[in-house]
Amino acid sequence: MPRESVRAERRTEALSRERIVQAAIELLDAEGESGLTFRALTTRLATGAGAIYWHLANKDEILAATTDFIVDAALNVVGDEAAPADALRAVALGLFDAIDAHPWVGAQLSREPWQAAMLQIFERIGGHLEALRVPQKAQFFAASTLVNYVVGVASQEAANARNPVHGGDRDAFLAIIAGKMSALDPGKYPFVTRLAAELPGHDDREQFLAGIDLILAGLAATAVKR
Amino acid sequence: MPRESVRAERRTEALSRERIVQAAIELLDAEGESGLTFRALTTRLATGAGAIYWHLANKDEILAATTDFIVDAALNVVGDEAAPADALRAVALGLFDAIDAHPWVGAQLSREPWQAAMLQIFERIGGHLEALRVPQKAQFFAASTLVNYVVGVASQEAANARNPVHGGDRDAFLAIIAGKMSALDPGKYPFVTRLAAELPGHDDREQFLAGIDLILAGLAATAVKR
DNA sequence: ACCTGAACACCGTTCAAGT
DNA sequence: ACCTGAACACCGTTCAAGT
Repeated sequence: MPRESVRAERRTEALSRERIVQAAIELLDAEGESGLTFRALTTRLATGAGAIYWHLANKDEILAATTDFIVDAALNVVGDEAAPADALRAVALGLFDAIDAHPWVGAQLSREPWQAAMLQIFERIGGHLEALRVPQKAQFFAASTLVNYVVGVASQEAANARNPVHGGDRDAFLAIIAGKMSALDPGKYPFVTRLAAELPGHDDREQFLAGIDLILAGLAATAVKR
Repeated sequence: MPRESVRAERRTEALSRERIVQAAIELLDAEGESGLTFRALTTRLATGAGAIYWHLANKDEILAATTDFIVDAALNVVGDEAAPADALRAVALGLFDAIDAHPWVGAQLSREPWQAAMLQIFERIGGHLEALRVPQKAQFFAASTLVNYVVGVASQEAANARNPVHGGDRDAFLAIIAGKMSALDPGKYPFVTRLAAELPGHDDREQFLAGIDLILAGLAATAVKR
């Protein structure tokens, strides 16, 4: 005897891990990290909390699975046909854009160093180092430097997205930050106060890529020596 | 009429922002990120929740203040007498060691891109770039690359510390990770499976410094060109 | 001005009970 | 085997009331 209701969706398909993960992604995208609760999830899936626990162990596993899904999709649209440095840039930019679209992924990556999504990132980045003529012994260091940099940027993207001002008006957000920076004591903060002027209109994506290029330049300087 | 109790400390000093922040740091160090709750804090300070809210706006502000305190202490033991690259390494290592001792700081840094602790890190890192002959226009990119790298490493340190196995036995922890990595399909994960052998016995601090040196090498390659 | 602590509106997770 | 949903043990935050 299904009720006729406007909001409550009748469940047509059986519950499954995949359906739960999809619903979780939709919630996270729509409401942000705080939007994913068992209450919201059970409402959306028209089920009880216990049903979700039947398919996934706990909230951490839901978050890991959603992150895997987005990272996997982001990494597998990248082709491998380009020169190694370009391929590496494409991988990094693919990740950046995915986290830009799903900022909660950025926060999640920093919480799971050795889980599936991170291992996949490690592989897709590290796999290009041989072609870049990075010595075998330096490849672990090189890959982890690149990965840690990506994770750092990702976490900051996630934090910025959490800021309510940022969601509405990015220019206003940057202006506020720039204001705070230029209000600091120039005697104690000569660098930051000078930087404040450069903040408005700056491009996160371009800056991200500049960092990748800087690390690649360091690798090139090292690789040349052997 | 003070009760005579073994555990409950009678409060001798008045409550203050400083006392609350110190108590919060002790809780975070002793119990980890999940140990800081208003219940635990009010018990330790022998007060009520409202008293804490009188001195600090909310939990985020407590976390920001504790992070400021640790970062400030870490950055201000570093002298400036060395060559610019060495000074920069000293700043980075000071941060690494502080986060190693207080892993919750690592998690917190990734949540507050433009707050006091991060601005101070930005300043202490960026302030050496002029001496490193990094062109003015590249200093913003260079500083943010270094800072993002540090934040990435910091967040992974925090995540590792959260892992219960890690707390007890680091070798066992690395062995488990290495096992998971070598269990992957070498066809899909050639890089990661090969890396598994290098994981046991590897030194996080050394690896962190190698990343800093890699970025510095990139900067040197860029600076030389002008 | 500063503090108390009960009450409120949430959480994630468990589990007896249903089918 | 799979699902339900009330109950449990927590949270951060508020606020009327005290001093």
